[in-house]
Amino acid sequence: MTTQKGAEALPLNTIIDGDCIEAMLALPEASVDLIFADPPYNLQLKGELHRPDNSRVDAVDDAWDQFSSFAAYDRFTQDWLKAARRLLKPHGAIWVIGSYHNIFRVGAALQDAGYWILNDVVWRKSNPMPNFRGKRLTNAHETMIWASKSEGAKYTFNYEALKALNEGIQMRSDWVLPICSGHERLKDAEGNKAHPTQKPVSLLHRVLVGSTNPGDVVLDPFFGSGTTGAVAKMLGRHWIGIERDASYREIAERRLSKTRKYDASALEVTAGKRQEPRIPFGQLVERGMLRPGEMLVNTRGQMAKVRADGTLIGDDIKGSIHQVGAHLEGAPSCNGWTYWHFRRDGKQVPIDVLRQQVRAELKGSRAN
Amino acid sequence: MTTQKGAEALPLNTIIDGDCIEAMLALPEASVDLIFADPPYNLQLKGELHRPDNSRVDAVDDAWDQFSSFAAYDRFTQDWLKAARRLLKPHGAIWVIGSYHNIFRVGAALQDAGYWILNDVVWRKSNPMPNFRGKRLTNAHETMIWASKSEGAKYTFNYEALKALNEGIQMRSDWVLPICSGHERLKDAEGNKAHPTQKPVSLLHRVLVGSTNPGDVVLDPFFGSGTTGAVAKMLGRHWIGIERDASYREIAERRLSKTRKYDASALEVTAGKRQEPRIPFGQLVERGMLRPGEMLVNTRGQMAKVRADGTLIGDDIKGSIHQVGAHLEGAPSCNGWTYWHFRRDGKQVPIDVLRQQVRAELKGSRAN
DNA sequence: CCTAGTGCTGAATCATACC
DNA sequence: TGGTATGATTCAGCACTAG
Repeated sequence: MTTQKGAEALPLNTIIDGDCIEAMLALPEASVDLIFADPPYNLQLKGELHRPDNSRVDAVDDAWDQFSSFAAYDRFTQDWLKAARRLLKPHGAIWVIGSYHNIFRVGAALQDAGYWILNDVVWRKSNPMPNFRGKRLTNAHETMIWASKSEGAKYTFNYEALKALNEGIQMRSDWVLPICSGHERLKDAEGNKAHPTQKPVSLLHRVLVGSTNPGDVVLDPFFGSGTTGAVAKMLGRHWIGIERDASYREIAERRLSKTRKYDASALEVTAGKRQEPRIPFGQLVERGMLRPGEMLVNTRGQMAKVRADGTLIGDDIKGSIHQVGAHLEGAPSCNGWTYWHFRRDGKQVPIDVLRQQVRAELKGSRAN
Repeated sequence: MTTQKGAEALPLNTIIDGDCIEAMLALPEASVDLIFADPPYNLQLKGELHRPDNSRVDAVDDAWDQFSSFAAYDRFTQDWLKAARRLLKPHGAIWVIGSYHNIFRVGAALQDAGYWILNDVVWRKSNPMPNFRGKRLTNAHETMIWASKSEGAKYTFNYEALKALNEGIQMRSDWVLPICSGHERLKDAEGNKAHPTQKPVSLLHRVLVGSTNPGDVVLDPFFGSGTTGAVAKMLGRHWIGIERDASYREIAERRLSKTRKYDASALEVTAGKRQEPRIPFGQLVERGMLRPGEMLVNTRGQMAKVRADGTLIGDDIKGSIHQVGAHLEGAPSCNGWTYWHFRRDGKQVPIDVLRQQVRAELKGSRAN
């Protein structure tokens, strides 16, 4: 283990009370191996939102997420990124997580500050909140940026460890992980969530296994509920948190005091179940395996036409392959995959053959 | 079909030869429904960039040169985004695709130009190129940004069609689609790929089905191999391409001349209830489908009486079917059509059934 | 003990036609 | 133009209860 200049002043494995920029300026330069940052997203939410069942969505409307303008947010971002870069060892690296509200500004600021982007990594949420009003796509992912201190700088990357985490296949830039919920989600005395945006252990586990080594110093300038610290401690890394909110510090302190090194129990979440991926019929149309306008036929010779959105239209019914099949049979349900056939080389082939082709392709690129 | 100001000058379904910014400035403003853009992002590579004064950038690891490179790319991005925004109709929208090299700068520039981000969408490649040296994560995705012309502006979103494409489940912001390869990949005379970054048809299919309607005008200012035009033509949308490279124009021309539109009935897409004509509840009373004095009941057995003017009166409240329902539920809103039931043949039937009868009648009379 | 069913929740930029 | 009234809209996972 190397001795580093000023390292004796590093308050290892503690939570610093204060503003993240001031606190970082007070720490010795070039002393940290990895920074993981979950800054405010600047969501800019306006009114209230209700689910179709009329329950109210508990939005992130905390004061710490409010900025007067993009310019103000940019200034804040530039300032903390600069202070963070000063703290990094020459071979250190940074991860920043965000959503479309802020991540583009953060990414540009990272590049402008001299960091060198190594990957952008997409956290694909297996259970995101739907878009209740049907006005946009389900916002089902967040974006992380992984960057080294400067172009050409060395950085830690445990390729084999991540490959092993991924069942022997090279780890990709998209990670499918569930959001933090259930028992993992910290609650306050009243049973409400203790922090509005607690990150899952599984996410930090993958970050720290992939880009740090045991004994490294990991800093989180927006410590919040302390997931970064907890995972660092479990994995035998040193950690430093900065948090200005007393109630967040309190729950993080309690959490860290109960966390044990190599406590793998919280990781069971990561080992997600693996099942046959669901292939929507529409994907066959998008991929050109079936053309809009093409006719499908059942075993009795009845026909239906494929539409551009992956629905079928028959004589007096339109809907999914299953719905139209059920209607023609007068049955409550129908497996459209085996019911419908298309013509190829003069023969009738069930469309399920096409689904299997897609599955085979996906299997080749499995992972996650 | 509506006549639009300056539309006679729109060169529909052609490829414009020239620089994208100049070409866009020459087109009539507010004339385009959708822009799909796949801008170049190799400008920051060594030797291809010029400083503002047009002197060449060579030492890329020099901090100033790096900044200069980004600045030049930013200026280029701002310029074409501004020209593009001028072309958009007030309810138009834009899609931009990129990778971590450029997408953060593009996203920030979009926001700064006044566009309003609706979603960022991750194209998750099912068969990406692996990272051969094992130095980083497999770069397995690209990012698209979907934005309206300004905050609060309307935009086209075919929610039900995308939901149908995804077999009845709301479409998410992460799309798993294969890269363009095999027969779909255009080859030149020597059998080499004709364009380095040809986008797959499946990607554009989803974009155009989701955010345009038949007859819309779709512009691609970086036309390349012409995937945008080809899919637009297949889907019965008008298209305009801008491309300055003669060899790309040539392969795109050939491609478009061979592309055929799907038949019209296949282009019809699942529509939502919002498209249905509005039926005032009072009309059911006028038509004698419900009698004044008749009692409606909710699922909890609570009753309200129908009045001659189409309002309801309950124990302590009178008003519309929606208002009385919301009051009884203590909810911010209520859909009275599904909330209230009437008795027919001893069974409780939602009044929405009556509305559907009226709509069916209207549809029949309109056809005559 | 297991299974089925209910209820709750998650970083959300989540209306629009009509008068 | 703004104010008002209509009425459309959700997926996965976990905790808990009932049987």
